[in-house]
Amino acid sequence: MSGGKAPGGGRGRRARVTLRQIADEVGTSQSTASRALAGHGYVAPELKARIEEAAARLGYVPDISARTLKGHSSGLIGLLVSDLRNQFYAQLAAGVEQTVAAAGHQVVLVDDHGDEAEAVRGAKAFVAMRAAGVLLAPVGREATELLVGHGTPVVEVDRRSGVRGCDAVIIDSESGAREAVGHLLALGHRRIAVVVDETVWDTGRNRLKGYRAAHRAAGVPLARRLVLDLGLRPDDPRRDVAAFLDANPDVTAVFAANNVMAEAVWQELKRRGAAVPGRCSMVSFDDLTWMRVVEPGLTAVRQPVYEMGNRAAQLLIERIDGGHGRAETRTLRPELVLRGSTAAPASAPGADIGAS
Amino acid sequence: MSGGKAPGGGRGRRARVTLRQIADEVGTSQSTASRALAGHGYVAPELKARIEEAAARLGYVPDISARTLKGHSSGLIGLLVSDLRNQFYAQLAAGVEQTVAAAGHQVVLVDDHGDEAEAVRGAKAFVAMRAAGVLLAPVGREATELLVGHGTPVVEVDRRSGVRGCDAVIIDSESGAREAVGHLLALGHRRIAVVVDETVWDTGRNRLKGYRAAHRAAGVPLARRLVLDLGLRPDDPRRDVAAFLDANPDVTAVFAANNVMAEAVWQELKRRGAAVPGRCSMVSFDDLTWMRVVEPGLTAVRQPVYEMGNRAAQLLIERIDGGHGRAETRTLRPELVLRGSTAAPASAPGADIGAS
DNA sequence: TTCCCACATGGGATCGATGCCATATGGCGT
DNA sequence: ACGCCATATGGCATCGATCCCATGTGGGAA
Repeated sequence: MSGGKAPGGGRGRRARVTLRQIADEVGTSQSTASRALAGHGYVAPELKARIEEAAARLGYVPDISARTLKGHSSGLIGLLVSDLRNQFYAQLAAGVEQTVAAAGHQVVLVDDHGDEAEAVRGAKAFVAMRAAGVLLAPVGREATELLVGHGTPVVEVDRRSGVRGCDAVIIDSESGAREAVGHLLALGHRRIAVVVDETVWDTGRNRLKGYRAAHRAAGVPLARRLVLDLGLRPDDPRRDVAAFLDANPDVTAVFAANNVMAEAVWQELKRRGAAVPGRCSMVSFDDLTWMRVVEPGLTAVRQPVYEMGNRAAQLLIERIDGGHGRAETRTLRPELVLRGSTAAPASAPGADIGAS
Repeated sequence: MSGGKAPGGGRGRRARVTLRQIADEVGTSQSTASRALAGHGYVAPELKARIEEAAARLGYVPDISARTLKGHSSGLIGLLVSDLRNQFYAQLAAGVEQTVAAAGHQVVLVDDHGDEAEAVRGAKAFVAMRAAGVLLAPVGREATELLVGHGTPVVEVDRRSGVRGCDAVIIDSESGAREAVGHLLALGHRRIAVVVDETVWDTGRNRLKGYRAAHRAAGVPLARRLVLDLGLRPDDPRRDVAAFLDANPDVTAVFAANNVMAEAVWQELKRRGAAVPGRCSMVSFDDLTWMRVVEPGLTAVRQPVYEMGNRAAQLLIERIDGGHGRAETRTLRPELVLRGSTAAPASAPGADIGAS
């Protein structure tokens, strides 16, 4: 509290402050200075106080690389996501950061843009920096395998690559999808489209599975033509949705498998002036800000994304300091939030949403 | 390719692979192995090939801490933002990450939640890890001073703390606000409210300044009662907006100084069934997804946030590898995007938006 | 008095990559 | 025959914190 000026005082300050300099300043050895500042072993209280004072006065900040080199692990935690511009991943990153920071570690962030080669490069960087652990939303097996092979603790988030030896925290896509589609079926819809952009990861696959399961449970036959799979990173999903609706003008409801698809569907329905839910109901998997702000609000499967980030980071940290039990997968339950975009289908059979 | 198996092969792999082991494997020295892999100095081509093969075969990944310890700087770049859950900062982070990754560095992400003490802790961590440079949206002077004092290159983003010796990339808040409010004035509005949540940083301050400048330019008198300042991190901004509208039922347009305020204003206008723009026009500073999705679309000042992240990272990297010129501030121009939420005020004088 | 132990401090090896410097060889010019 | 330089390789100090071990001191018990 008293004299502790802001270290550096804005001056040139070329010389880095090391333990050595603290020791010289006080007239003791590095060993003792180290013990004093670390709080281990014996140091006379008076000397310890002088060392701490000198450290504060000179603005000493220990060098993490030196510590890491000796101790075999930096405090850094890697986080690999697929698209930070997507609110989903941003929320996830925020949740992770919060827990990691609370535990006194830092997050190293890498965005692989859904590209496995970039993911592998990120994983290599994590190994190189001796990251204490890594959290990732896998885009393939390779990155996870590389990390696990190097003995780095890994927790997968949102999806699983299937690599053995790593924990995972995921959201139950199948039951969320089943509930959402079940809701539409219960309202009386019989021609429900599903729009996905990937079925290579277990998220997309399981949402599709849930869609089918709901149909089976309701005894409603499935039609392959009602499944619109745009493939990863489509150029202009809205246009694809438009073409699909032209080809299938009889659909009365759409289930969008993620927030990107939901936006495309919503925009296209608005563009062609199709009343929601009058002519066409819709449900989104993943609930973003805009979905509760638009008129009518979108019925959506809310995923506890931020919490998923918290939990995953928590699990990783437990694994890092000592947990050697079996790898486990924790599953979070999503929640269907009913809003205005879903209603019973129009009774008039002629009212379809095809192009004018 | 040929034999290059996935390193580690999933087995236990206890022993870390170091340069030493590569050297032993090939029957040469660390020095030579280092030169071979780094590409500096003399190494016989045949020997170099054998060393590279051994490195690949054993899955050698150089230890960054050792390199950092020797070289005085890690390749890490710190990024300090105020709230990752806010799309604005998420976009910013995405832009930064992209440029940083392209330059072969990594981003260390810290979210200070707008709290200066946390920002200082983050800054200390950056110094400790010998970050090559730091990007931050300042929440005070202290973090920047600490970093600059330790000789770490700093680029401030979105706001400036006023600390000398660091670059900055910002968006011209004042002119953006002037344009937005000028647009409302040109439409004939004379009682335009402005809603801000901070005037302590230069963003909020300059947006308010732009609001005033537009009024002066149009010769419209300012009324203090039309300025709603909620202060940082208000509990329930929507309620505050409601109280404000009750107290000032004669406003015909609202200028929201950022995306959080815009959401509160929008929600409240919708809640009380006030037609937009029929009874009340509105403009947002900052343009998010939902603003173009709602009906009618929100007129907004679009900020090139992602690009700001790119540019800031670019500037920092230039500064890191050698740029020793004077600190500079680059200013990006925002752009007013006209959508449906702004129109001429209702001619009927009695039509106000007070509580029912 | 002697021994032991708690207390206290310093010496120095260690982590792994880097890069300077010493050493060594062979070819070529004078 | 001598020297020089390009080529090639290894030895070793270095970066800074940590921690084991050696050393040293004083007090209390036997």
